[in-house]
Amino acid sequence: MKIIFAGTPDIALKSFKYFIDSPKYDVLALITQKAKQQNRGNKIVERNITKMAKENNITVFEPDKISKDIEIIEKLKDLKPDFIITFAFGQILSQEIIDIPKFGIINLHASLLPKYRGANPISQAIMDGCKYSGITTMKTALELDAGDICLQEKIEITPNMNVIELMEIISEISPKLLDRTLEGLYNSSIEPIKQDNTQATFTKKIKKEQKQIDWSMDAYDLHNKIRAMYKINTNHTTFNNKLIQILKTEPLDIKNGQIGQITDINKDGITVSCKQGSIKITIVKPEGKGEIKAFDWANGARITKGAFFQ
RNA sequence: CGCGGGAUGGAGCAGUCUGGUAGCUCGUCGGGCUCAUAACCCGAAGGUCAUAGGUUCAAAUCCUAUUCCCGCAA
Repeated sequence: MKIIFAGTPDIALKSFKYFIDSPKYDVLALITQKAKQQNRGNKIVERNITKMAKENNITVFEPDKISKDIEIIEKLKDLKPDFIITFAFGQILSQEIIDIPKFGIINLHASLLPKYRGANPISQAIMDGCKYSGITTMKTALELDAGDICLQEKIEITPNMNVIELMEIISEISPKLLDRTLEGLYNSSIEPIKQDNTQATFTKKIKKEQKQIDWSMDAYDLHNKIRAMYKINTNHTTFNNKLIQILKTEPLDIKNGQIGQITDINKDGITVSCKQGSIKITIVKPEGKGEIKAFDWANGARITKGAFFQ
């Protein structure tokens, strides 16, 4: 099968590799977002997926807007792919592109559609405290994440799982589901099923203001928020006018102080009261420092019981 | 050359401005107290102060260069 792979962040890396390594598939090209991501010192960092493509001598297309890039569209047509796979690609496709591959465009979306359509289904599911999420393969249609469903796989979200851990599971199980989907469509053993649009829900992008921790939330909601934004949009609070990122927490039912007050410090972490219940902070990252245990930070920063986070 | 913070025993930090004996909270090890302990008491080990030069009678501290780590902004 001749395929073109479209994906950008590392979550798609294992799937891309799977198709490169599998003798069943011939990967004709990679489409990805331009490496405009810049770091400290304004250095341009090449994406891992671009690197992998180059190492395997696979053509890389980096359109600004693929639907408006006539040149690339023509090249894609010339390649005559059987499938185009999109996985966290990040651009919207036009009907002209959808019509290119013989068997259509297959998208992998990280939720159990029709729930959580949109930009960040993974974080949103955790933030909402869902016990389950999953991945869905579908035939791409014009409307966002509304295509006919091919296959789904459920994933359990454990109470302390963070977004990075969930992403790892997704990246781990995705290649197989994509493989089964293409195989099934190729030999007509899969009949895609229409989505029930009345059940659809949509995710919202995370805004910068949400990074500030609001201690007047309930402990479980706050805990969900922190693990949903872990390392992607890490939450922070301030202590002595210094930013402190909160990386790992545990929710507790008991509450012994006022909102934002530190009620206990021990080896396991720092306990802070919320609106209802409290949060035990276990891993933090102070401004300009690396990740450290909350207890170690408390040692060096001379934090005492009764102090407040802002 | 986008802005900024940092590197000091095993961990987290202070000390740097104003050069003059290596300090704090923990951890580790040994001993004591205790029915017992993660608690308490006593004691010990452990650091070329990121690297390389320079200034000085004397550098963690001042000057110059380099490396590594991190936050913000995009």
